[in-house]
Amino acid sequence: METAAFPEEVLSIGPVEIRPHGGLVTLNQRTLTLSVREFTLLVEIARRAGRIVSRAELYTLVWGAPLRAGDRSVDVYIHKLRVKLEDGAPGWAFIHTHVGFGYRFAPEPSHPFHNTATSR
Amino acid sequence: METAAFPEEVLSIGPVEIRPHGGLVTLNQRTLTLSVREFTLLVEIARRAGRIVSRAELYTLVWGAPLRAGDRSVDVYIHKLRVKLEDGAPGWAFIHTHVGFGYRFAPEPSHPFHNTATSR
DNA sequence: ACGGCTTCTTCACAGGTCGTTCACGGCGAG
DNA sequence: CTCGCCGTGAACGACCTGTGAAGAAGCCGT
Repeated sequence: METAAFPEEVLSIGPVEIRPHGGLVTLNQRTLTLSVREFTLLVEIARRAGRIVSRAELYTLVWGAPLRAGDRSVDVYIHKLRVKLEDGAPGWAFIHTHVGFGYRFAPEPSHPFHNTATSR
Repeated sequence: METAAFPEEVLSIGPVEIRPHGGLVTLNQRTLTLSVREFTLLVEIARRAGRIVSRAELYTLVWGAPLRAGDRSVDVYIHKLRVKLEDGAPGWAFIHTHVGFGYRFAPEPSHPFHNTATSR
């Protein structure tokens, strides 16, 4: 339609599709609901898909301030994103941890050895 | 660019059918009675179906002026629309809230089973 | 002009969601 | 074993949205 006003940027990676300017994320065609923080974090790490991004960099990108020692916000939000993403696309791994370095966004089918029974 | 949208423009989404130039809305073949504001708001958000539209944008589109801080008019009318729409088509969800972003028009059957996205 | 009814705004309160911070527990390296 | 790093669930106050109601304003037929 007569939208025309924004550079319709679209990040399409694996089953994920992100519209940074539309606030929308779809997983397997299904739109998922993210909070503002979750969305911003996803956008930033997804824009750097394939590379390891440090917590400090992610924090600066999303929170707009330098990461303070002991702050675990990034970890908490990475976890929230993992839950929503993996919940919407079972069998896929999206965000990988690199101990001591940071996180890396790279949607990949997870290994088939995983027991389907999600007990806890 | 489809300049002149002739008077026969019809928005048909799910069980809803809207004639922006006819002032008519039908839900499951039955016609709905909406006030001018309700109708205009529905037309604007429906024209952007599937996308998240911010309150500011909706206000500008419908009220023709910039949204003032603290104004809840959009919320109130979204509520009125939801009541009428869901009342005329039980089991369907039409307007979805995206906290911090705005509203998204997308008629979907509200799954009674298999919980989903409603929560964070 | 006048009453009666509908529509539009604005409030106020209730209920939900979000962002931040703790706390506890598992893991792997040294 | 001890320590540092990360995963995860929960607590809480701040903020955001849902909703019923009160009043003012606008419309209409008479």
